[in-house]
Amino acid sequence: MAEQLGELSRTHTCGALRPGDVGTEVVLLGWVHRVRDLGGVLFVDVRDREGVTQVVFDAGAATMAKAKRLRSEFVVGVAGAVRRRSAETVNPKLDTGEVEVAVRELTILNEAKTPPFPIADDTPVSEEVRLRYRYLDLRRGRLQANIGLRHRITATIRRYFDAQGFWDIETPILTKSTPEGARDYLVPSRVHAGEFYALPQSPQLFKQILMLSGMDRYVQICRCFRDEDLRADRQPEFTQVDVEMAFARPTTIFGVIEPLMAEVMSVIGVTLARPFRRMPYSEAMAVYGTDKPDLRPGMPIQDIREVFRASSFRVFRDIVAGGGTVRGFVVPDSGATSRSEVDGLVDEAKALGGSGLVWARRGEDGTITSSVMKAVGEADVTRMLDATGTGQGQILLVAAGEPDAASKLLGQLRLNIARRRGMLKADHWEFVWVVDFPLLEWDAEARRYLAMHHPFTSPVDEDLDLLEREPGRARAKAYDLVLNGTEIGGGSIRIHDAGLQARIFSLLGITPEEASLRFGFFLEALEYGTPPHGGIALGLDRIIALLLNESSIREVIAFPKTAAAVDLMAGAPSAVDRRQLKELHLA
RNA sequence: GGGGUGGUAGUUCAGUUGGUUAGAACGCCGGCCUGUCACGCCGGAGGCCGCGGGUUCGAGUCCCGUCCACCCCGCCA
Repeated sequence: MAEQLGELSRTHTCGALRPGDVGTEVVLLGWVHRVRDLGGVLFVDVRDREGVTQVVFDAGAATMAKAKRLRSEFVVGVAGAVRRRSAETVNPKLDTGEVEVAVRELTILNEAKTPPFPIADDTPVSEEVRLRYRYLDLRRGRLQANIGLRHRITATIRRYFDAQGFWDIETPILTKSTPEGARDYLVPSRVHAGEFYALPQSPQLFKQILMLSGMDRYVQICRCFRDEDLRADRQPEFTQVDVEMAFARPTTIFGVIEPLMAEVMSVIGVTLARPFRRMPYSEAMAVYGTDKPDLRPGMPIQDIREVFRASSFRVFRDIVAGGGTVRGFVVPDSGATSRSEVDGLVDEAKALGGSGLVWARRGEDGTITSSVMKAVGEADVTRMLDATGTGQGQILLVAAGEPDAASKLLGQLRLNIARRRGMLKADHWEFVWVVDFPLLEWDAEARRYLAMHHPFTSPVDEDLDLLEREPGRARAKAYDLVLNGTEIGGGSIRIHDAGLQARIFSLLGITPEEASLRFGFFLEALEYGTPPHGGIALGLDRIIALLLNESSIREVIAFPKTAAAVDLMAGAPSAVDRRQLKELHLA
């Protein structure tokens, strides 16, 4: 039977008591973590958010009979005196392990069904069960710690932006669908038959409008919604730290975000070196085979076309002559790599869709071997090893063909090798700004250009005259922030000039009529004195997952959804009443 | 949309070439126990083998379909 709280007031949390409190009368409120019933004497670990404290029911205690009823996860209040534990019974694993509470009065505030999985230890439980009983999973140490850190990070972020003069401004959740980019979540209007609101993919247009409204510096920790297929690092709703600044150029944004990240990292006791490295998109693609390079393992991809320009190896010579590439990277300390492991890499390359992987190695004794020794000849194999600085005991992995495809393949292999060899150290933090993204990308299927970032992204000044001549070569004032191979943010300087915006729309094949239909309110607003402005959005869930070394953002979201976008606890989505559908003009 | 891994007790798992009564650990319930802290000891209960078909004398095991969870590709301006 549950008892009332009455006048019972907590004096300390379950993580607070120390030897200095010995002798004081305290009241603890919390959950029964574990019971150890020794017959005569009975120990209970009482748990709350802050920790665990052992309370004791001594032999002959008036409350003993009641204490015998206690089971895991009962909610209790205990009143009693703090006493020091004898030297042999101190528990060094608990912060409160030097003391215990001798219970004088026990209140059972609530009973509890036996939980489907243990709360008191962090033994693994299937994610399906954890998500079904998320409220219990949230009681366990892992999520308590994760959600706690998340709070400290968001508190740090808010404090930082306030100190920098940013205003936190809310933007609409019910907004207008703009069918560029990701699929929208739609909300039917009851008042307007057949019309819909969309949930924001991001507050992009609103934050830009706030700049022309003179708000100068905007920040919002806001939920965004995208109806796309999910991944370990993608949920249908996720949280962005959304930032926009008037009169900004890229370095203005970097100058705000780098100290922010330093503050964030300091929460977990890490000091960051600044400024962060900056790398053009073209370099990231060429040297790491990705637009989000993980700089921890080294092993840059090198261009070795020169070796084959006049080689007798026709396959590579023809590829180079035809505008293709030959690239490779050196795996250090691979002397121990067995022949079967090397063959495994060749298979792996095939599985990744590569046309082929060539290897060459210099043995510990200097002996040179290669998968193409016969075809290429020892002289060119040696030149290849020399050109890439492949030392004794090292192996060079080479791919040839179309430049992007070859680099992407090598980039994937590089990461797989790094992962297997433990070269991705969880306590190394490699930040890099990837800059100078292409403004546009060619959509071969639709036979037209698409905005790589979004259609409001400003081109780089020097490339303005490329827009009509060679649009594919124009670079954007866009940047991504990458941490350890994860994109944790992206942004751009925006177009603030209606004329330039019109040119971009025309490049994207958007007619003035279409543009006005989709973003008319925004384009009209631009005409009333828009300052140059730009911003960034940081992926808060991803940042926190990285800090905690969690491989899925579900571990840092209190109530996440499954890969099929289902909330297993609440049971969403669900069918609705026919009457509701009728009101919404959907039935 | 495509590919992969898994689904057996409340939980985490084992389960032989298809063969008799489907096991273990933890948890749970009962008993004993005065210094435990993953307390210990003794005893007990607990199963739609994800679901639906099929093959077979016989299916947890083989085949087909389907659902769920996770990972990856496509997708995510």
